[in-house]
Amino acid sequence: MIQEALQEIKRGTAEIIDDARIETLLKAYYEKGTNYTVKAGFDPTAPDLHLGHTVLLHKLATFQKYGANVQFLIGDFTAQIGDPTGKSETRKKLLPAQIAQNAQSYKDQVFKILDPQKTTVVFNSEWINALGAAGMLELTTTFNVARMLERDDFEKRYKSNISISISEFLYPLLQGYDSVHLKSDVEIGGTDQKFNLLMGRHLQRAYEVGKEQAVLMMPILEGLDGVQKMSKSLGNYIAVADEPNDMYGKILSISDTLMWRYYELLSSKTLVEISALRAGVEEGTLHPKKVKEALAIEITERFHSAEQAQAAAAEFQRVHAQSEIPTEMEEYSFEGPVWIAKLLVDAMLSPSTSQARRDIKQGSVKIDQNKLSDDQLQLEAGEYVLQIGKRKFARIKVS
RNA sequence: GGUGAGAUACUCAAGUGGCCAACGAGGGCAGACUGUAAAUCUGCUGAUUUUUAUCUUCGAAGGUUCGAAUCCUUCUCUCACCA
Repeated sequence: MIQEALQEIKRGTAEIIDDARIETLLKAYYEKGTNYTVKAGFDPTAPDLHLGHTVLLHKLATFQKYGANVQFLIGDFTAQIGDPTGKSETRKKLLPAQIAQNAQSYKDQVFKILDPQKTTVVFNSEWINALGAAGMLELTTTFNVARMLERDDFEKRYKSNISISISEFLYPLLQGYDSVHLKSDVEIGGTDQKFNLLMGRHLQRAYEVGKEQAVLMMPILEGLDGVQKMSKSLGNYIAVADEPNDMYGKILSISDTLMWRYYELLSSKTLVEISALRAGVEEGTLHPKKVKEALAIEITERFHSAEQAQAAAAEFQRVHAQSEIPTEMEEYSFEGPVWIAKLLVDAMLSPSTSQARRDIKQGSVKIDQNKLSDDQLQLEAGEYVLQIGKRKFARIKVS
């Protein structure tokens, strides 16, 4: 039992520090029913989550399954500093109203994965503000500059003479202090958070909390292309808020290799179930597409509902396997007669008339399922379904 | 502060007076084949109903020239070496 829990917890992780401690916590849970706490920090900005973010949430949910209470920390104080990780721009201070709104938006999205009964949402401004100047000073005495500079990006910036603000030194300290205040047993984060996560251990020792948190780091999830990390700016993401049809379709379009990765990091299936699927595919008794469909349904269901997921699957089947037109699509009305290329642009199917004409010449534009070859076509009054490629549709009314 | 090299489309990268909307590669889009997978093959990839044309684009602004990504001047930025 403990072994199984441990395996699920270790699943997909990039690195674990002090896994003996995690084992101890699990043992205590199974033998005495003692709960423990797992902390994870989130930025109060950008509550626009995609599946990459949910990898962490998922791990939290796994912990909940095995006896953990989750401390869902919203870093409203630390956000004012701006984590020096990566791009270092001083952040705008968020208004309390905005933070509250973002926090709410987090809750809406996050509880699709986390168990609200076992989750406490906390804001770190609460105890950091209470720390006061004296407390802050005390905090800074626990660490020294030389060790702070060991942090990768500090070191790089220091060596290449890029400025490091003193306030940035406070970021890891404060994040670590959060663990002191919350007396966390485990903290999880991305691999890029290693230094900050370890700071929690250091400070818990310095403040004599009586324990040192175990640290668990999750890898960065690859985006739809399977190579680069999932991110909004790269456009290779699946948003938590995506429509069921989009979500389903996007998952089905990932490669077979990437599918296993998504299974590992995103699915609620157990490792045993997953290796059974994998074996089935390798032996040829199971079609990889079936396996991918199951994943698409599972994920779509999680963020929407079972009915919506089934509907998305049925719709997908209709549109792509039987090449029928989708049941729902954008509708536009125009005064006719209209030149087809212009229409494609106005219906948001094409970025420019030049592109539209190229697409027509290549035979990727269809009107009412019929391939169009004449790029000079003028559409007379009537209703049409326009299509570019396999994915872009629009219903057009010309009057 | 000094010297040298450089800045070209989404990215890398060729091009050193007209044949340049600009080689090539990657990426992206589309077509064939498929399972909206992978691999492979093919086409496209600044804009515009003047489409064997026109307009805008090669860090910025001026200039030379019939003609400039390419030559000249100034400026901005990046890198390398020296101090």
